[in-house]
Amino acid sequence: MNEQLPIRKGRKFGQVLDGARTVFLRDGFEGASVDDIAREAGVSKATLYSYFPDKKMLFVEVASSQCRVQADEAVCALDTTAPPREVLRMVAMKFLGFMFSDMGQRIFRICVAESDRFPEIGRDFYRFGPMTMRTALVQYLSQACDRQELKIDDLPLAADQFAELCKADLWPRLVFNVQDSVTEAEIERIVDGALDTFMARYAA
Amino acid sequence: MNEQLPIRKGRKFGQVLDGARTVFLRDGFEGASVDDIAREAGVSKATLYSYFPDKKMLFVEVASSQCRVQADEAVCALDTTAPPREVLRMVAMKFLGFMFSDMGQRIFRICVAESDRFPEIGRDFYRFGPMTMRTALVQYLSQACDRQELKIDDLPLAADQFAELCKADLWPRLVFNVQDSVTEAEIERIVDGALDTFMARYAA
DNA sequence: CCGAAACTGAACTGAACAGTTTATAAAGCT
DNA sequence: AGCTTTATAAACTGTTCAGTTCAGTTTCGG
Repeated sequence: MNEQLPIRKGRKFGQVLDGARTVFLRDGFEGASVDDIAREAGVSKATLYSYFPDKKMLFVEVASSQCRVQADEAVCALDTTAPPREVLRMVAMKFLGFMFSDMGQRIFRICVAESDRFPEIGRDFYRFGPMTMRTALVQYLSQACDRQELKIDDLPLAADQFAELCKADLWPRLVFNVQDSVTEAEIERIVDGALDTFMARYAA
Repeated sequence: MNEQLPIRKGRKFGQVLDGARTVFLRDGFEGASVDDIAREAGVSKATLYSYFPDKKMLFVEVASSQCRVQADEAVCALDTTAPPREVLRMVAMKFLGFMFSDMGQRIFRICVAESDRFPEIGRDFYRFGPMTMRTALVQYLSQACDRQELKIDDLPLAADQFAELCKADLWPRLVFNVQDSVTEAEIERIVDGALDTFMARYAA
């Protein structure tokens, strides 16, 4: 009724997903063995394969469910009536909080690596992650324009630009292991810079 | 005298590197089999292993040499006397030209994926790639400020922001295989948007 | 408490693949 | 020619791991 491909049959479905998430995020896609996942999930391998046709689909499910959780959480707690600068600051913080987290990093890494061989992994990640946020942001920006708080001609472009501005400097350094964690001060500098630049262009 | 770890012995060294580059860029690190590389290089597996201790070292050699090539090419003559908008447009085009190319994509993918297991790969890529461009851009922006063409307080931040702005929308879509090529019109839209936003904040 | 559906564990299959070895041959130098 | 370095092909080792099978056990609704 709700899920199609991984036809859910039984009561240990959640355990499998949890175990898979743990192991995938710890070891990556290639690095994770199905035996490990089954052990971690406290489930037999046969059970696991009764839920998912193969390892790849299991990963897709883990990654996209994780993205849904994160995206929902980010979208929910938004006071859209506050001044744009405050709303956008909150969005930025939520967004970066996930992107810069260990889990965010790992999911990103795996999706980038595998989306060559398995395009649906990348696409699902994009739709459930960045795309969700983008849509929400476009919606907010549109409202803010209606309220004359902002002045934007190309809404999707503005949303994309804001997201990109938030990643400046820190994101490449994390992704390429030049740096393995970020301080609050570093985030502060980037987000302030992003807001300044964004508002310079789009303030009403 | 020049290379230490892979003590070069014989005449087929170049062939091995070429073959390895081809196969690694085509199949990724895990995806590439040493047998394939040997076949592609027109060399026996034993010969390959006489040059390189193992697969990982072979890859490191390929990746870093490739980055050097790109870095040299990227350090191109810029007409820094033109108006900022024009200079930046040229920078953006060069930059995106590589980022959006098939090779740029593939190198990025592999570096992201493997920089977890082999941190030196990611770091080398960063230093030879993004870092080189950043340094050059900071230098130009500094000159433009001296000439009163721009007004920037945090030069590195401005450079990072510009690079990020250029990637808006298109980059995520390519990386996650939502889209497999970009049109000139799409690039035009993004670059114009990046320039508008950048200049809105930093024009003198 | 019965019977069907879900689950288990352990063994098995089959394939991929890094790295080694060996016996042989071709270059390259003097 | 004769000696050395370099290269070759092919078979081999050992391991890892996805996915299957199956005989038996647990769970749970009715």
